[in-house]
Amino acid sequence: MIIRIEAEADVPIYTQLTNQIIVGIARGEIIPGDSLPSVRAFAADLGVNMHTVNKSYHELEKRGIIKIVPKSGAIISPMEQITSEKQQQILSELKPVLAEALVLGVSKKEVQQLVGTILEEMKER
Amino acid sequence: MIIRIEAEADVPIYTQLTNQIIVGIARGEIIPGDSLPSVRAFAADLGVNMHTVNKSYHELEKRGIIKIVPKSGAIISPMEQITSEKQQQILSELKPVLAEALVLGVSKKEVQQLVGTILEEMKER
DNA sequence: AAATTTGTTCTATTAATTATAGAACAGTTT
DNA sequence: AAACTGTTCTATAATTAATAGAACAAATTT
Repeated sequence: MIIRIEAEADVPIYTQLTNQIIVGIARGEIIPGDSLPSVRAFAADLGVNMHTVNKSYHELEKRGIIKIVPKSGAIISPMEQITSEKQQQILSELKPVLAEALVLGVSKKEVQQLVGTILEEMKER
Repeated sequence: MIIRIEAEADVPIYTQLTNQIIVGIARGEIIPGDSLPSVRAFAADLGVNMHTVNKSYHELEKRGIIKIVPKSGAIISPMEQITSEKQQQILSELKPVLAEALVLGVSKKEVQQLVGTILEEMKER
Protein backbone atom coordinates (compact mmCIF):
# COMPACT_ATOMS: atom_id res chain seq x y z
CA MET A 1 0.00 0.00 0.00
CA ILE A 2 1.46 3.32 -1.08
CA ILE A 3 1.01 6.20 1.36
CA ARG A 4 1.78 9.72 0.26
CA ILE A 5 1.86 12.46 2.90
CA GLU A 6 1.95 16.12 1.96
CA ALA A 7 3.18 18.14 4.92
CA GLU A 8 2.10 21.47 3.45
CA ALA A 9 -1.45 20.40 2.59
CA ASP A 10 -4.36 22.04 4.38
CA VAL A 11 -5.66 18.66 5.52
CA PRO A 12 -3.94 17.36 8.69
CA ILE A 13 -1.31 14.64 8.36
CA TYR A 14 -3.22 12.20 10.56
CA THR A 15 -6.33 12.71 8.40
CA GLN A 16 -4.38 12.14 5.19
CA LEU A 17 -3.06 8.91 6.66
CA THR A 18 -6.50 7.81 7.91
CA ASN A 19 -8.07 8.42 4.49
CA GLN A 20 -5.37 6.60 2.57
CA ILE A 21 -5.55 3.59 4.86
CA ILE A 22 -9.32 3.47 4.29
CA VAL A 23 -8.79 3.60 0.54
CA GLY A 24 -6.17 0.84 0.84
CA ILE A 25 -8.69 -1.37 2.62
CA ALA A 26 -11.43 -0.58 0.11
CA ARG A 27 -9.04 -1.51 -2.69
CA GLY A 28 -8.41 -4.84 -1.01
CA GLU A 29 -4.69 -4.15 -0.65
CA ILE A 30 -5.10 -4.96 3.01
CA ILE A 31 -7.85 -7.29 4.17
CA PRO A 32 -9.63 -8.05 7.45
CA GLY A 33 -7.27 -9.84 9.80
CA ASP A 34 -4.20 -8.08 8.44
CA SER A 35 -2.10 -5.98 10.77
CA LEU A 36 -1.06 -2.40 10.20
CA PRO A 37 2.59 -1.53 10.86
CA SER A 38 3.54 -0.56 14.40
CA VAL A 39 3.10 3.13 15.13
CA ARG A 40 6.86 3.55 15.47
CA ALA A 41 7.79 1.69 12.31
CA PHE A 42 5.10 3.45 10.27
CA ALA A 43 6.10 6.83 11.67
CA ALA A 44 9.74 6.24 10.79
CA ASP A 45 8.74 5.07 7.32
CA LEU A 46 6.58 8.14 6.66
CA GLY A 47 8.92 10.58 8.36
CA VAL A 48 6.31 11.76 10.84
CA ASN A 49 5.91 11.56 14.59
CA MET A 50 4.85 8.40 16.36
CA HIS A 51 1.95 10.19 18.04
CA THR A 52 0.59 11.33 14.70
CA VAL A 53 0.30 7.74 13.48
CA ASN A 54 -1.19 6.76 16.82
CA LYS A 55 -3.85 9.43 16.43
CA SER A 56 -4.73 8.08 13.00
CA TYR A 57 -5.07 4.53 14.34
CA HIS A 58 -7.40 5.68 17.10
CA GLU A 59 -9.46 7.60 14.57
CA LEU A 60 -9.79 4.40 12.52
CA GLU A 61 -10.80 2.44 15.62
CA LYS A 62 -13.37 5.08 16.55
CA ARG A 63 -14.93 4.63 13.12
CA GLY A 64 -15.04 0.86 13.54
CA ILE A 65 -12.50 0.12 10.81
CA ILE A 66 -9.67 -1.40 12.83
CA LYS A 67 -9.27 -2.97 16.25
CA ILE A 68 -6.29 -1.97 18.36
CA VAL A 69 -5.07 -4.84 20.54
CA PRO A 70 -3.03 -3.35 23.42
CA LYS A 71 0.65 -4.30 23.36
CA SER A 72 0.09 -6.16 20.13
CA GLY A 73 -1.06 -4.33 17.03
CA ALA A 74 -3.75 -2.74 14.89
CA ILE A 75 -5.86 -5.27 13.03
CA ILE A 76 -8.30 -4.61 10.18
CA SER A 77 -11.81 -5.43 11.39
CA PRO A 78 -14.22 -7.75 9.59
CA MET A 79 -17.24 -6.17 7.93
CA GLU A 80 -19.95 -5.21 10.37
CA GLN A 81 -23.67 -4.82 10.01
CA ILE A 82 -24.18 -1.25 8.81
CA THR A 83 -26.14 0.82 11.31
CA SER A 84 -28.50 3.62 10.38
CA GLU A 85 -26.30 5.90 12.43
CA LYS A 86 -23.30 5.13 10.23
CA GLN A 87 -25.40 5.44 7.11
CA GLN A 88 -26.43 8.89 8.30
CA GLN A 89 -22.78 9.74 8.89
CA ILE A 90 -21.87 8.71 5.35
CA LEU A 91 -24.80 10.68 3.94
CA SER A 92 -23.71 13.86 5.70
CA GLU A 93 -20.19 13.45 4.35
CA LEU A 94 -21.28 12.57 0.84
CA LYS A 95 -23.93 15.23 0.27
CA PRO A 96 -21.69 18.34 0.39
CA VAL A 97 -19.13 16.78 -1.93
CA LEU A 98 -21.73 15.83 -4.54
CA ALA A 99 -23.37 19.24 -4.19
CA GLU A 100 -20.05 20.97 -4.80
CA ALA A 101 -19.46 18.92 -7.93
CA LEU A 102 -22.85 19.94 -9.34
CA VAL A 103 -22.37 23.59 -8.41
CA LEU A 104 -18.98 23.62 -10.12
CA GLY A 105 -20.58 22.44 -13.33
CA VAL A 106 -20.33 18.67 -13.31
CA SER A 107 -23.53 17.10 -14.65
CA LYS A 108 -25.45 14.45 -12.72
CA LYS A 109 -24.47 11.87 -15.32
CA GLU A 110 -20.82 12.80 -15.00
CA VAL A 111 -21.04 12.56 -11.20
CA GLN A 112 -22.46 9.06 -11.46
CA GLN A 113 -19.79 8.10 -13.96
CA LEU A 114 -17.11 9.48 -11.63
CA VAL A 115 -18.55 7.48 -8.75
CA GLY A 116 -18.61 4.40 -10.96
CA THR A 117 -14.97 4.89 -11.90
CA ILE A 118 -13.91 5.23 -8.29
CA LEU A 119 -15.91 2.14 -7.29
CA GLU A 120 -14.30 0.11 -10.07
CA GLU A 121 -10.92 0.20 -8.43
CA MET A 122 -12.37 -1.03 -5.16
CA LYS A 123 -13.32 -4.50 -4.03
CA GLU A 124 -16.62 -5.69 -2.65
CA ARG A 125 -16.34 -7.14 0.84
CA MET B 1 -32.87 28.09 2.55
CA ILE B 2 -32.71 26.49 5.99
CA ILE B 3 -29.37 26.66 7.73
CA ARG B 4 -28.75 24.60 10.83
CA ILE B 5 -25.58 25.23 12.83
CA GLU B 6 -24.44 22.89 15.57
CA ALA B 7 -22.01 24.69 17.84
CA GLU B 8 -20.80 21.52 19.55
CA ALA B 9 -20.11 19.59 16.34
CA ASP B 10 -16.54 18.62 15.51
CA VAL B 11 -16.80 20.36 12.15
CA PRO B 12 -16.13 24.12 12.36
CA ILE B 13 -19.08 26.52 12.16
CA TYR B 14 -17.78 28.27 9.04
CA THR B 15 -17.43 24.88 7.33
CA GLN B 16 -20.95 23.85 8.28
CA LEU B 17 -22.22 27.10 6.81
CA THR B 18 -20.13 26.74 3.66
CA ASN B 19 -21.39 23.20 3.05
CA GLN B 20 -25.03 24.07 3.62
CA ILE B 21 -24.85 27.04 1.28
CA ILE B 22 -23.36 24.76 -1.39
CA VAL B 23 -26.17 22.26 -0.88
CA GLY B 24 -28.70 25.13 -1.08
CA ILE B 25 -27.28 26.16 -4.44
CA ALA B 26 -27.22 22.59 -5.71
CA ARG B 27 -30.86 22.24 -4.71
CA GLY B 28 -31.70 25.35 -6.70
CA GLU B 29 -33.00 27.18 -3.65
CA ILE B 30 -30.65 29.98 -4.56
CA ILE B 31 -29.60 30.50 -8.16
CA PRO B 32 -26.76 32.30 -9.99
CA GLY B 33 -27.22 36.04 -9.69
CA ASP B 34 -28.88 35.81 -6.29
CA SER B 35 -27.28 37.59 -3.37
CA LEU B 36 -26.41 36.00 -0.06
CA PRO B 37 -27.40 37.94 3.08
CA SER B 38 -24.92 40.51 4.37
CA VAL B 39 -22.36 39.07 6.74
CA ARG B 40 -23.85 41.05 9.61
CA ALA B 41 -27.46 40.13 8.94
CA PHE B 42 -26.62 36.46 8.42
CA ALA B 43 -24.47 36.37 11.54
CA ALA B 44 -27.26 37.89 13.62
CA ASP B 45 -29.74 35.43 12.13
CA LEU B 46 -27.56 32.43 12.89
CA GLY B 47 -26.37 33.68 16.24
CA VAL B 48 -22.70 33.58 15.27
CA ASN B 49 -19.99 36.13 14.80
CA MET B 50 -19.77 38.36 11.75
CA HIS B 51 -16.22 37.22 11.03
CA THR B 52 -17.29 33.59 10.98
CA VAL B 53 -19.78 34.27 8.17
CA ASN B 54 -17.16 36.35 6.40
CA LYS B 55 -14.73 33.44 6.52
CA SER B 56 -17.35 31.17 5.00
CA TYR B 57 -18.00 33.62 2.15
CA HIS B 58 -14.31 33.85 1.36
CA GLU B 59 -14.07 30.07 1.38
CA LEU B 60 -16.92 29.96 -1.16
CA GLU B 61 -15.21 32.57 -3.31
CA LYS B 62 -11.92 30.68 -3.16
CA ARG B 63 -13.74 27.63 -4.52
CA GLY B 64 -15.27 29.67 -7.34
CA ILE B 65 -18.85 29.39 -6.12
CA ILE B 66 -19.65 33.00 -5.29
CA LYS B 67 -18.25 36.40 -6.19
CA ILE B 68 -17.79 38.95 -3.44
CA VAL B 69 -18.31 42.50 -4.69
CA PRO B 70 -16.58 44.86 -2.24
CA LYS B 71 -18.96 47.20 -0.42
CA SER B 72 -21.88 45.48 -2.08
CA GLY B 73 -22.57 41.81 -1.51
CA ALA B 74 -21.90 38.15 -2.20
CA ILE B 75 -23.41 36.93 -5.48
CA ILE B 76 -23.82 33.32 -6.62
CA SER B 77 -21.59 32.79 -9.65
CA PRO B 78 -22.76 31.34 -12.95
CA MET B 79 -21.57 27.87 -13.87
CA GLU B 80 -18.01 27.78 -15.11
CA GLN B 81 -16.15 25.46 -17.38
CA ILE B 82 -14.96 22.67 -15.13
CA THR B 83 -11.16 22.51 -15.02
CA SER B 84 -9.16 19.32 -14.60
CA GLU B 85 -7.74 20.84 -11.44
CA LYS B 86 -11.20 21.14 -9.91
CA GLN B 87 -12.15 17.67 -11.11
CA GLN B 88 -9.05 16.36 -9.35
CA GLN B 89 -10.09 18.25 -6.22
CA ILE B 90 -13.54 16.66 -6.28
CA LEU B 91 -12.03 13.24 -6.89
CA SER B 92 -9.75 13.54 -3.87
CA GLU B 93 -12.70 14.54 -1.70
CA LEU B 94 -15.03 11.88 -3.05
CA LYS B 95 -12.73 8.88 -2.97
CA PRO B 96 -12.20 8.60 0.82
CA VAL B 97 -15.93 8.98 1.50
CA LEU B 98 -16.87 6.23 -0.94
CA ALA B 99 -14.06 4.04 0.36
CA GLU B 100 -15.31 4.44 3.91
CA ALA B 101 -18.82 3.46 2.90
CA LEU B 102 -17.54 0.25 1.30
CA VAL B 103 -15.27 -0.56 4.23
CA LEU B 104 -18.17 -0.10 6.63
CA GLY B 105 -20.19 -2.66 4.73
CA VAL B 106 -22.22 -0.73 2.18
CA SER B 107 -22.32 -2.56 -1.15
CA LYS B 108 -21.36 -0.88 -4.40
CA LYS B 109 -24.95 -1.05 -5.54
CA GLU B 110 -26.13 0.59 -2.34
CA VAL B 111 -23.52 3.32 -2.72
CA GLN B 112 -24.74 4.09 -6.22
CA GLN B 113 -28.33 4.09 -5.03
CA LEU B 114 -27.38 6.47 -2.21
CA VAL B 115 -25.66 8.78 -4.69
CA GLY B 116 -28.72 8.61 -6.91
CA THR B 117 -31.00 9.54 -4.03
CA ILE B 118 -28.85 12.52 -3.10
CA LEU B 119 -28.70 13.70 -6.72
CA GLU B 120 -32.49 13.48 -7.02
CA GLU B 121 -33.03 16.35 -4.65
CA MET B 122 -30.64 18.53 -6.60
CA LYS B 123 -31.12 20.49 -9.77
CA GLU B 124 -29.09 20.39 -12.95
CA ARG B 125 -27.56 23.72 -13.90
C1' DA C 1 16.27 -16.10 29.63
C1' DA C 2 17.50 -11.85 27.62
C1' DA C 3 16.72 -8.35 24.34
C1' DT C 4 13.73 -6.05 21.51
C1' DT C 5 9.42 -4.27 20.22
C1' DT C 6 4.78 -3.17 21.36
C1' DG C 7 0.99 0.37 22.54
C1' DT C 8 0.17 3.47 26.43
C1' DT C 9 0.76 7.36 29.17
C1' DC C 10 2.80 11.48 30.80
C1' DT C 11 4.73 16.15 30.42
C1' DA C 12 6.14 19.84 27.30
C1' DT C 13 6.51 23.05 23.62
C1' DT C 14 5.39 25.37 19.26
C1' DA C 15 2.45 26.81 15.68
C1' DA C 16 -1.82 27.17 13.60
C1' DT C 17 -6.78 27.27 13.70
C1' DT C 18 -11.30 28.59 15.37
C1' DA C 19 -14.42 31.84 17.31
C1' DT C 20 -15.46 35.76 19.45
C1' DA C 21 -15.32 40.96 20.14
C1' DG C 22 -15.00 45.84 19.16
C1' DA C 23 -13.71 49.64 16.56
C1' DA C 24 -12.90 52.35 12.57
C1' DC C 25 -12.87 53.21 7.44
C1' DA C 26 -14.66 54.17 2.94
C1' DG C 27 -17.85 53.02 -0.47
C1' DT C 28 -22.97 51.75 -1.55
C1' DT C 29 -27.65 51.90 -0.98
C1' DT C 30 -31.85 53.70 0.77
C1' DA D 1 -28.27 62.53 5.37
C1' DA D 2 -28.69 58.04 7.37
C1' DA D 3 -28.10 53.33 7.27
C1' DC D 4 -25.69 49.54 5.62
C1' DT D 5 -21.92 47.27 3.15
C1' DG D 6 -17.42 44.48 3.17
C1' DT D 7 -12.73 45.42 4.84
C1' DT D 8 -9.22 45.88 8.06
C1' DC D 9 -7.09 46.18 12.45
C1' DT D 10 -6.03 44.69 17.18
C1' DA D 11 -7.16 41.44 20.86
C1' DT D 12 -8.28 37.47 23.47
C1' DA D 13 -9.39 32.61 24.56
C1' DA D 14 -9.81 27.87 23.54
C1' DT D 15 -8.78 24.15 20.74
C1' DT D 16 -6.18 21.51 17.51
C1' DA D 17 -2.09 19.68 15.23
C1' DA D 18 2.52 18.17 15.38
C1' DT D 19 6.57 17.33 17.43
C1' DA D 20 9.62 15.54 21.25
C1' DG D 21 11.29 12.67 24.96
C1' DA D 22 10.79 9.61 28.63
C1' DA D 23 9.07 5.75 31.15
C1' DC D 24 6.07 1.59 31.80
C1' DA D 25 4.44 -3.08 31.35
C1' DA D 26 3.13 -6.55 28.19
C1' DA D 27 4.16 -9.14 24.02
C1' DT D 28 7.29 -10.90 20.78
C1' DT D 29 11.67 -12.28 18.99
C1' DT D 30 16.22 -13.89 19.32
